[in-house]
Amino acid sequence: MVSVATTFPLADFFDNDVVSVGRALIGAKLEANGVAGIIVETESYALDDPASHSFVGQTPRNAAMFGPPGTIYVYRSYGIHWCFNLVCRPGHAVLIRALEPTDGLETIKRRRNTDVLQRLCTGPGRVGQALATTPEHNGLPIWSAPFGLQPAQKRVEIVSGPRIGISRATEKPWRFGLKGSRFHSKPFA
DNA sequence: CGGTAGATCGACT
DNA sequence: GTCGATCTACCGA
Repeated sequence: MVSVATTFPLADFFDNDVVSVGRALIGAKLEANGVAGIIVETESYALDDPASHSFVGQTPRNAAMFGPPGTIYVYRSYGIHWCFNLVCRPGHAVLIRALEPTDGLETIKRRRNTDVLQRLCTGPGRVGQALATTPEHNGLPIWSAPFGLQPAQKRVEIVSGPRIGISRATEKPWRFGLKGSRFHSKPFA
């Protein structure tokens, strides 16, 4: 018989280096608060990475980033947006930058206050608004309600480039995208 | 189209 | 006080 006694398969998925997980998340289906979409753009942030919130050590704001693999880390960006991350090994996390929306389109349109498909989930702030993720989700595991994640079943083609909007460690090509997707926040060069 | 000001919060100088 | 892992509205060409 096939044993399925392992506790949380997704914990193993996230217990890897943050660049591998950033790539592996491309093509995965992310569910949250009644809506869902295919992850088409991510960025990896490591512990010894000057561009990462965790670089300066643990603070009240980034505490969730030091949780176990599969932890959700939500942070306030520019005083306005709630950006959504998934923790790999403690201190390492992947920012979800863009989705191709698949489920709950009407809900997403209402939350985003627009009908324009290409503006629903293309950018980290927009993803947070579309998924209705807030700090109250900080520290929750991705495998329990109201969240869910189904890793890509097939191998997908991935493009990469420099991360967006940072001023340090700009040389690392740790932004990843689903090749050919029309739902990137910015084109890959 | 492209450029930019404004919104607004936590961490750090 | 300054600066972001950002987005939108509004301006001018």
